[in-house]
Amino acid sequence: MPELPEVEVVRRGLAAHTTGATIERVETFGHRVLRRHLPGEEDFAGRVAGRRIEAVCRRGKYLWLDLGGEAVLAHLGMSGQLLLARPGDPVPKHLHARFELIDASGAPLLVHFVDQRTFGGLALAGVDADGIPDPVQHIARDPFDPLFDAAVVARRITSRPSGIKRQLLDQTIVSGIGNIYADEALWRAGLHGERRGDRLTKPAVIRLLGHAHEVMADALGEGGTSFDSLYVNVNGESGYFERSLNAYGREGQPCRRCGSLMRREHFMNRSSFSCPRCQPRPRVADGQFRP
DNA sequence: AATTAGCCCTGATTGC
DNA sequence: TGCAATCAGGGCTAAT
Repeated sequence: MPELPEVEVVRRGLAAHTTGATIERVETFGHRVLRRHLPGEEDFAGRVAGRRIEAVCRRGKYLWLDLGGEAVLAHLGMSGQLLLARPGDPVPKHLHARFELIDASGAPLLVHFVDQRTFGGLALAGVDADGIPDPVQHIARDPFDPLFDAAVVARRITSRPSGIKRQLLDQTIVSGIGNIYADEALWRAGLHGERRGDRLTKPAVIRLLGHAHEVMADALGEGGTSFDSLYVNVNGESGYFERSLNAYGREGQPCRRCGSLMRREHFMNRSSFSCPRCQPRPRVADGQFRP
């Protein structure tokens, strides 16, 4: 996280302010931010300077500035932010990169990449004929993609014995879903995350994917989820979807559907929140038994 | 081939 | 009060 809705909030903000802008100069701070740009910071700065931002794009949780033939690729990791600023504004804490732009109206504009935990990063990458950057090739289409095909994804999910939450979080199966929205989609669908994919029907998985799409669309409508004030739009503002969460973080609170007390389980080194009544555990857990 | 452990990192929170 | 342990966890890599 930030997951798809939070990244889309950022994409929209960047698109509104930087489409058609020219990158005059870029400065990076520290070695972490460009660790995936193997040629290094001088190469990055040299190749980005003077380029025009044609569009701002996203797939799953990846975001990129389309420079025409190449892209400045960004991943926010757990705590990354892209913030707009004006020259003279105070320097934010945990600043890892600063893009100096001249926007489409000719005004100077700064884009700051801020990241407390430094799991995020930037890179300059080539793109394919569809404009998808090379490092994003292995990322599956997300539910917001016009070419996302729920039937195809459901066929794949129902062909595997892996647990359904594991598969929802697998960005090579469907992208954009992280721990929060996986739990929310499973709650809406009334499924426990350890239900095996191959023991669910295809229509049930298609419904689950529909719930995932719907809950992320709802969150986007609220400006995203602001769980720990690290998820903000390009103006540093938080969204309001946290109020609407039905599962994530609600351990011990009554299920909003049946009133049972929500439980918390540890799974894949992270917390899973679910309703013990609406989302009963499978009798045989994922992977424990194979006929 | 699929799955899992380990790693990266800082700040808020909890425990002694 | 102070210090240490714990937790948050996406995505990649190495190991199984």
